[in-house]
Order: sequence, then C-alpha cells, then structure tokens
Amino acid sequence: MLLSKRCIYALRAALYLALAKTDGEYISIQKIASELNISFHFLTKILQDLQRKNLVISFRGPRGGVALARPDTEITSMDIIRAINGEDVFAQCIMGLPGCGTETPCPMHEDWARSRKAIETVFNNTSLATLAEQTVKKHLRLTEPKARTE
Amino acid sequence: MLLSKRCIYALRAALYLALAKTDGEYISIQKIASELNISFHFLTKILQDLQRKNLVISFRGPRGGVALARPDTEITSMDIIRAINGEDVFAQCIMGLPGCGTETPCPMHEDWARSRKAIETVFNNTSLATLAEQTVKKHLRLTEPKARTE
DNA sequence: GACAAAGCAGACAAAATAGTCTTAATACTT
DNA sequence: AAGTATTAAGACTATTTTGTCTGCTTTGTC
Ligand code: SF4
Ligand code: SF4
Repeated sequence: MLLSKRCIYALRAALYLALAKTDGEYISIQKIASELNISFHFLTKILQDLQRKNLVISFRGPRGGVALARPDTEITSMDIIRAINGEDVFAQCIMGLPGCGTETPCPMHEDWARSRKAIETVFNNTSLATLAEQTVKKHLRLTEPKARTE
Repeated sequence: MLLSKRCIYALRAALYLALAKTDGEYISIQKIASELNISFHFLTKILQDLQRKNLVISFRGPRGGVALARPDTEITSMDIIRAINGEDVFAQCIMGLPGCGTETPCPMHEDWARSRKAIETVFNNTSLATLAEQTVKKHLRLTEPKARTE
C-alpha cells in the first residue's frame, strides 16, 4: 500500500471539506466521520495533525468544527500526504538500501525513480479544488455507495 | 512505503541468487543474510515463502541452501512481489473506497490508475536476469557500501 | 450561570507487521 | 553410526499502525 490509512482518511476528509463550500461555516468532525464511514475519534486525531500543519482550522463549541485553512485551490493532495506521512514519503525506495543515492544506485533505481517522479507530479499538480471540480463535473463519488448496488 | 520489508528483502535475496551464478550449487541462507545484512531467521521464513510459491528451491544439510527454481530470465520482480505481498498488491488505491471500480470511481482514479499501471509494467518487465545484468554492466550495488564512504 | 455541543489530549486496546528463538528434520562427512 | 551443517516449522516477542475510550476545555445558547 502506497499511502497509510491515516493518509487516505486525511485526503478523503480534506476533499469532503473542499466540496462542502460553506461560507465561513465549520463542519463537525462527527458529520465527516459518519458520512465517510471513518471512526470519529481516529479522524479527530488525523484532523488535529492537519490542523497543526495549518491545512485546516478548527473551532470548538456549538456550530464548531473544522474547515480548510486556505482556499482549496491552494492545497494540493501532496500537502495532505506530506502532513500525514512525513516529508519524505516518496524518498524511500524499492530495494531499500541504506545510504542509497544516484551515485551508487541499486539495480531498480532507474525504472523506479521514473515512476516515482510521475506519481509525485500527479499529487503535486492535483489541488483539492481540482479534485472537487472533477468530482462534481464527472459525477464521481467520495462516500461509499449505499443505495446503488454495483 | 510501497512494498513491505518482507518484500524488499525477498527481492534483494532473489537478485543475490541471480547474481551468484552457481552451477546447480546451493547458497546458504546464512550467507545471503549476512551479506545483505538481513536477519537470518527472518530471511529464512521469507525464502520459505518463495519456496512454497516455487520461485526458489532449497536443500538441507551441508552444502545445502537455496537456489532459483527457474532461470533468472523467467522470474520477474513482479513474481517475487506477488509471492510475498499477495496477488492484489497494486489493486488497492489512493482513496481506498470499498467497492470501487471504473463505473463509479473516486476523483483520484484517473491519475492514479495511470501511475499504478506504469509501476506495474516496470515490475512485470523486469526479470531477475535484467536486474542482474544491469547490476554487472553498470557496476551497481546490491549490498551496503562498506569500504567506500559516500 | 447552567447546560449542551463541539474539538483537544492522552491513555488504552487491537491488529498488523517485523523480528527472534528453540526445536525438529534432513543430508552430507568421516 | 556419530557428528555437523543446513533448512523447516512454529512459538514467541517487539514494534508500528490502527482504532477506542474517557475525561477535559472551549464556545454558544438559554
Ligand atoms: S538506489 Fe535508487 S532504487 Fe535503489 S533504493 Fe536507492 S533510490 Fe531506491
Ligand atoms: S475509484 Fe479509482 S482511485 Fe479511487 S479508490 Fe477506486 S480504484 Fe482507487
């Protein structure tokens, strides 16, 4: 698995917030958790991580909750991934040799580096706004299908 | 991390075997483990997995050990990966929604699917022979650098 | 001010992964 | 036959990741 569950949950929650489009309103973690079918307490901790990295802001009390800290156009999926999985998610490599580098690469280096770069680029170029837009435009889904059986 | 440590160890061990080029001789797990700096007992279990999947053969007793079950040209890195991490390593996806498919994809589907396919292709097209060849030809390294400091 | 609705914090539990150890089984050597 | 070198099997431990719970703090409403 490329990304941890924490990270996947963070992405889903962030996209949910981007789609919510509340004008200055906060959305309760409870609601996000239940709609995305994620454990409430777990998601709380994940969103706290995002808050510490200044990707979301939060507010307590009634009508409190969380919201994106910046416009969704200015948050990339890479931002979320880095916030949760650390700065060097894509640093680690196939053969996992310690002290590896381009000078003395292991045999997989070339092919893997190319693929890795491609994935990195995708995440870097995909803002929450882009994702949200695609979601709406193409009628994609974010939550689990409930009524429809497939 | 894309691949588990078990998987990485398996790949390194398999490549080591491919590079060994012993004519029908077996190489002891002890030797592989110490050269690749992997826990002996752990590697033993991993190689047992590969043996059950008929990727390596083993022999007990003095002068025993393990060897590739087929010519290195006929074992891909994907074979190793699948043997260790299961058949559907690359099935799981970014947003990790249950029951996802091309009919009702999540917003990341398109970009991710492309990258995933690329990685899969790399692994499928990379036989142990190819890796071994590159290793020799380009003076790449498999074990950890010891004498040289970088 | 009392109460309720939220997030915050940290201890705790469960599950998955990684790694260790001990005992057996097997095969070669002498 | 005895002894040794090797893998096989499985119990055991450790670490990381994932998830749960309980109590506290902040904020709005009445
Ligand atoms: S040499 Fe390249 S492919 Fe190998 S572990 Fe290092 S970065 Fe990864
Ligand atoms: S819809 Fe596509 S990208 Fe999303 S979880 Fe499913 S396969 Fe992965």
